[in-house]
Amino acid sequence: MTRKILVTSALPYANGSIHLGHLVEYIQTDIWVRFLKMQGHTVHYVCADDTHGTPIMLRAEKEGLTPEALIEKVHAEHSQDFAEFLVQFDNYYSTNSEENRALSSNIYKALKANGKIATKTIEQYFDPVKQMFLPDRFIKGECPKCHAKDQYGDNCEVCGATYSPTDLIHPFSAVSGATPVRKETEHYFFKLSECADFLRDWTRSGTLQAEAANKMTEWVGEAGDNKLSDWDISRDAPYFGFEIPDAPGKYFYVWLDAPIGYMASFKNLCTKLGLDFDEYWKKDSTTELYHFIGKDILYFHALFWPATLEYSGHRTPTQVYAHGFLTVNGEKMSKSRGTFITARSYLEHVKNPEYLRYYYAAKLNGSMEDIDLNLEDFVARVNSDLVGKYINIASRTAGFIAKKFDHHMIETQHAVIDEMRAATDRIADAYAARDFARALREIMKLTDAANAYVAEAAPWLVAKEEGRLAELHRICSTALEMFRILTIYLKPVLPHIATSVETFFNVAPLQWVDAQQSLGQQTIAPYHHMVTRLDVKQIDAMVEANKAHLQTSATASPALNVAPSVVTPSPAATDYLSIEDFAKVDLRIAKIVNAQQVEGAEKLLQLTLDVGEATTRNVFAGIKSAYDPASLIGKTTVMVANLAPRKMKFGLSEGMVLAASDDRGGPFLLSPDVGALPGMRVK
RNA sequence: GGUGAUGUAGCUCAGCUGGUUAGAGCACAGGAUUCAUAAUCCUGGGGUCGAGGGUUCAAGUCCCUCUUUCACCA
Repeated sequence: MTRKILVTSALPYANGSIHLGHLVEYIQTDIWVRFLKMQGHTVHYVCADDTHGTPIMLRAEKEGLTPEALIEKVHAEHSQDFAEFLVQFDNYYSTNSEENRALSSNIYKALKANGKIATKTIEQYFDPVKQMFLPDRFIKGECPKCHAKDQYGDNCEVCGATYSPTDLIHPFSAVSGATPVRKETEHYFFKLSECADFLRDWTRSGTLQAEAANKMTEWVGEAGDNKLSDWDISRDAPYFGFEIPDAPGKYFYVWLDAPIGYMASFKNLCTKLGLDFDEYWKKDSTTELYHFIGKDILYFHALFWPATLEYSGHRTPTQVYAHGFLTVNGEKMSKSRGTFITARSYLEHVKNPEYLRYYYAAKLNGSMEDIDLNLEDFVARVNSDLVGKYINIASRTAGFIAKKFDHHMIETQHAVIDEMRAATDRIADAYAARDFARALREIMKLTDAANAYVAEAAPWLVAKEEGRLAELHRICSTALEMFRILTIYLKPVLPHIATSVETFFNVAPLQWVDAQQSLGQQTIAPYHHMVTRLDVKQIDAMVEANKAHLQTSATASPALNVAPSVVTPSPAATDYLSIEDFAKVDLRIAKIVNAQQVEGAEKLLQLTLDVGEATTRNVFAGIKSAYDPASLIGKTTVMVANLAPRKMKFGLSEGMVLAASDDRGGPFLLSPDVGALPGMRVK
């Protein structure tokens, strides 16, 4: 039976570039959608840029653009990134659209008619210079608990305490630096507290993964509990968003209209394709609706969103699928380590998006666990599985078919082929359950079987013996048939390679059922390499480039949430440094591979340092008075590796070595204990 | 701080409702092979399953305490 399915990925915020963390979700969803489409179902995959809110407004202002111009620019970038990663949306739209305005208004009106909207006067911090109310993230101050300075308005990054902005000591606006004043304002609320019974049922009815449902009980509580409070859905002007229909000067909070953006994007698609919007969104719809999200926004998709839909007369999601976060080399993505990798940067250095699609697929298992992109493992895995095993089957047999049999394949049969066909449901079930890791394990087991078959049949020996031409023909055709079936199973993950394979076999786009029919007699095209090996150097260059990018951009454009012109009181000597701030300093063991005098410099020596990178660093150090260059060569010391490079009269200095001194003497270079190797992080 | 997840060979991961000597891929070692972008095939070494307690005839798998990492707290 053909199912009618609507699938979404979370909307990326139009405030920054797509990075490898984002891509986990889009690649996961895209693979799932492509699989369902290959099975013949009617699937619509929609997404959009999330464009509203204070951060967008402020960033546009800073860049001297209108918010509309900013989001248009970002939309073009995002669309390009997704297209190149082969993420095939049926529609990629924007939340700043007329469809979304109309839908948001209508849903609000329906909620209001249903008695689910209330107003309440609240007191909030107001920036008297900027003349605007401040979101929590734009207020900074001293933590009321541990007294760490310069903490955000909602929680302390040093001690982990959570509080409200009004608890901060000496608060200041991160926008203007001014001291905010408390001011009363009327806000609109969605009466979520009245939705507890519905949500309790909904979150436990199999719409969420088990671990997500567990998490939800924390919020929803047991029957009789009164844990849910009403949800503040309005913001005061100035705000970039939709004005609330019957409330001039009040705007919908971005999280109200963002998920409605799923509907709006689909509505826009309906207009293009002539589809029936209501069939998918009406209350008793028999179509299916799936949302793929990151575990961080489960809250919005498992509480606010279903409640919004339910009480505005719409259907609720069939399932919400949450995935974990991406770590790189086992750690959080880090700009200083060069592992905060943008989609663009990956494409520039590694080029082939299917490597990443394959690696992510090999890690994704449908749970909320984080997945790790281990760069060394990435290279090994992709080269071994994709090139060494899978593509190799065609590469090692296609030549015989071309040369000896004029590109003609014959009908074949073999136990391994039967085994491959028999595996079809197991693999399909794994894909359907979003356990791509299991699907690929099954597929690679079959790929190993195919290579073992070729090794056993030894076509290169058969080719040398007379009178065994028919046997050679059979062996190579069999191997290619295996290759074709494996391609079908891999196609959701590797759509581009699959296209090349379709061209090679001269066949129409492969569908899932095609695995069951044999290709038979077929004239095939000459074989060309479809995937090349990935070189570690490409990865190293990518990581380096992301570090370099940080260094140049760090000074050029301070992060948005750091006040551009704030006068933060300079820390007194007794002030503490947070561990996060300390971690920003990339201290590393460096080996002095060369040291020499600098002509014309009174105090400097020129050092060539090995810090475990592909190339050495050049550093000018003011230690001439205390050290003879020759005595330094071979020593290890400690350097600041992420100091912005500085152009000096004698050349570029790419870091700083550490030395101690005061009026009693020095400088004395630091040296690590025996065993420390170049490149090790000092922390 | 509270809550939910998480910690299994050097690396990345499987291990269903507790049940024979804990598995795979990569990496490593030995052998075979040369059709294939040194790819492939066969064989092998390697783990007190985060720590400590407990339940059980039997625990990686259940319970408790501690701990690692991640996320959320409108």
